[in-house]
Amino acid sequence: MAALGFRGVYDRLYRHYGPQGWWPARSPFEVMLGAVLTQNTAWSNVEKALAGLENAELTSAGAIVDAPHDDLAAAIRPAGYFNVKARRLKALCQAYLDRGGWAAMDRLETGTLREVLLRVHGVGRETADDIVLYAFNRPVFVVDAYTRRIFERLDLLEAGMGYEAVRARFEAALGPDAAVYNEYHALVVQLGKSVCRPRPLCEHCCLNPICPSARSRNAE
DNA sequence: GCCCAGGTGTTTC
DNA sequence: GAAACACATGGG
Repeated sequence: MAALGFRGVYDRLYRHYGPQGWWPARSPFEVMLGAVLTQNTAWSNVEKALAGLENAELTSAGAIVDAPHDDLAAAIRPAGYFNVKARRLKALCQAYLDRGGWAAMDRLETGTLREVLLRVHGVGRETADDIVLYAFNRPVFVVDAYTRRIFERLDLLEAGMGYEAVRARFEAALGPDAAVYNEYHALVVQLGKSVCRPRPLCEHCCLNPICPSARSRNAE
């Protein structure tokens, strides 16, 4: 049987898990906050941190920029790395204000928007792309640790590829489609959370619909 | 108690 | 540039 391609994996994941309806946030601005808070952190902890911001009435860029560091750090404590992330949130909110807020930023061309975000201290490629895709609905594919792990196993990516090379591979295979990128990344996270740990083999993974070891079983 | 989580920046070869 | 390290809480 032919190996699954990027589109085939997407179709199979979508059939298996259904639409994910990401990003879990009530506003584009909250997407931005969550994108920083979730860095190397489980989403359940991010939810607690977002609630902490609400309780502390730190829900606007202005309030976050003006808040004392210790207050902000205390509010987001459950998300971990709270000192680091407090600084990063302030930097992102400052840039957000400097750029005139969401509507003004939405007038930027996608590449420019991405560069603007990447210049913010604490916003790396994945965080920037989370924001560009999920807060601005632009067709930029988000690459995370799960993406590499899973697609290297599927022999659709080579080990050691850089972030931009992986992103380019997905975008070339799928064409520019923000709606597909939106679901795809969410589906990859869903799959990655349930199976496919780095070292252990595939016992679980073999039960799963796109596992390479299960390909013959799942041949279509 | 140990491992891991929807990374990023800094330091050091 | 690539590898090693710091940053920290909460759930399994």
